[in-house]
Parts: sequence; structure tokens; C-alpha cells
Amino acid sequence: MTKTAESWTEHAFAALAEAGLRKGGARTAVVEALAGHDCAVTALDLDDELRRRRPPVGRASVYRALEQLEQLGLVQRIEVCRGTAGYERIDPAGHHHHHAICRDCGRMIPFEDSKLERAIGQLSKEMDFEVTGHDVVLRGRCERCAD
Amino acid sequence: MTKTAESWTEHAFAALAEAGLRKGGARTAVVEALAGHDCAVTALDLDDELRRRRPPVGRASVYRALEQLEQLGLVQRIEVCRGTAGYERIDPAGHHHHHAICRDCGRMIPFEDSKLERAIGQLSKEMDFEVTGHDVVLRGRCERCAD
DNA sequence: TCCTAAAAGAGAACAAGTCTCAATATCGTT
DNA sequence: AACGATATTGAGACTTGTTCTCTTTTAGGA
Repeated sequence: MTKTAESWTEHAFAALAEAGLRKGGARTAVVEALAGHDCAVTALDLDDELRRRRPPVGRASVYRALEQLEQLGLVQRIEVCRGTAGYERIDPAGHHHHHAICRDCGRMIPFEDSKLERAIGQLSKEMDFEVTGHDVVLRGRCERCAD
Repeated sequence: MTKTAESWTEHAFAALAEAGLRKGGARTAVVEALAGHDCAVTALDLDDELRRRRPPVGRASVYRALEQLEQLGLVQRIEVCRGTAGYERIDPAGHHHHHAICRDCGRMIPFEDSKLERAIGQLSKEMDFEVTGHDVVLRGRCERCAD
């Protein structure tokens, strides 16, 4: 496991405990599975992956865990393609990326940009709205699918 | 009808004709309905609105029309809340806005920001990816729902 | 007016996500 | 260590947004 994934896992367990949640098997399995992915995974992929475990994790538990993790700011939810959500860990150090999604092959290319973050940060302060998160998705075609 | 909505309607019909599409009743109704909304509407809201027309428009036709309009760059599709899409006109002059969505009441607050657009524009040029569109969604709580 | 392909409508089918509820596990308290 | 209140869990039914299928209707050029 990479260093950041490991520290995320610890951070996540700490935050869950902090929130007064007990440590059940299903949620623990979801956290571990998320630690194993470096970019967004869909809930159903996770479900597939965990359904095979001994003991198997139920779909409802996967969704439940993801929702709680999202609420605690531990994972980020993004729309990966028409009507399906992807989930990925949020780096506790605040470092994060966004995605370019290819309309032809569905491939997701992560990127980060400080100017973009700065613009959003400033905007968040100026608006009459309490911003807790943001999504940026670039849509188009990846270099492999370009004409 | 507002000035921009009117010009969008004309622009849309012209683009549809340009694309070699015939002018059927259902698609025309969808275009007119979209012109009547200044911010994103869900497909089902449109369906509801159009189902009551004389003659009524079928759901399949609504989705079909929205997809074509999206393909032609006439409407923009955004995720308004977990798993439901909203559609809104794209101003032919290129002027566009993004949305802040309240996690409590679901209200959508449109905003625009030139710094943000500039950051995205530059990023699009630098990336090894042909960017054709982008979504930005701020999530959090609106001032009415804030503690 | 005729003909052909596009457009449309009804409803079935599908897929992602949610809900229900009974069974189980956690963990502070004794 | 046992107890009990309460959180957690899994199975599967269900809901909801979206797409598909198939037949009928319509637009618009010949």
C-alpha cells in the first residue's frame, strides 16, 4: 500500500472513532477497499469487490459506509458517467485533484491545478453560501480517442 | 419570454435545421419548454410539463430531444442531486454560469466567475486532452439553511 | 399525391441507489 | 465476564431516473 493510502486509512479510522461510530466489519472493509484505489471507483465496483469477501459485505452496507465517509469529509463523490457516482479518498493534507473524463472511452484522467483551486477558494469566500466542497469535471476526448 | 431565451430558441431551431433534422412536434415542444426556464430543469420536470400538452409529448421523446440538444451544444447537462440530471440552455454568445447546490434544501444558486473560467481555459490548453466542456459545482449550504 | 426516412408515443426493461427489517455485533456498565 | 442498550449489518424488495423496443405517425422532397 502506498504511503498516502496508509495514512488516509489511519486518518479515516480515527475520524470514524471521533464521530462516535463503532467499528463494524463492513465499514472497515469499505475503508480498506478505498485505500486500495488511487482514483474514483463506483459503488457497484466496490460492492462487487466486497461481496466476495469472507464474510461477504452487503450492498446496503457499502452505500451506507460511503455516505458516512462522504459526510465526514473522508471521501469525495463525483459523477463519472451519466448517472453513476464514483468515490475516492480525500487526502487529509488537503491535497486533491479533479478529473477529465473522455466522452468516448470513459477514461478518467486526474489532474490538479493551483490556479483553479485559488479561483474557487476566493469565490467561496465571496459568495453568500457556505461552501464545503467542490467538483470540477472537464469533458471531452482523451488523446487516445482524438481523431 | 426574455431576450436571451428568445434568441436561444431561434439559435436552437437554426442549429437543428442545420443538422438536417426535421421539425417534429415533440422536439419543438422541448425547445420551447427549455426556453421558459432560466436555470436547470430535470428531464422528469420537463416530461411532466409536456405530458399535459395537447397533444401530449412522450417521455422517450423528451429524453431523446435533450440528448440531441446536448450533442449539438445547445443545452448543458449537470448533475443536480444524487443521480438526477438537470438540463439548461447554453447561451449562444458563450456566456455561461455554474451552480452552487445546497446540500440541505437542494436549492441551486447560479453564479459566474471570470477568474474561474480563465483558469479552466488555460488548463484546457495545457492538458493533453481535447476539452469540449466543463462542469463546476460548489457544494455546501445556502444562507437560508446555514445554522 | 406518394414514398421514404425521421420522429414520436406507449410502455416494458434496465440499472443505480434506497429502504425495511430481522439478526448480529460492539462496547460501556455492572 | 456477563448484560443490555444501541449501532451495525445483509438480503432482498422496492423506487426512481433513464433507456430501449417496436409500432404508428408525420415531414418534406420527388
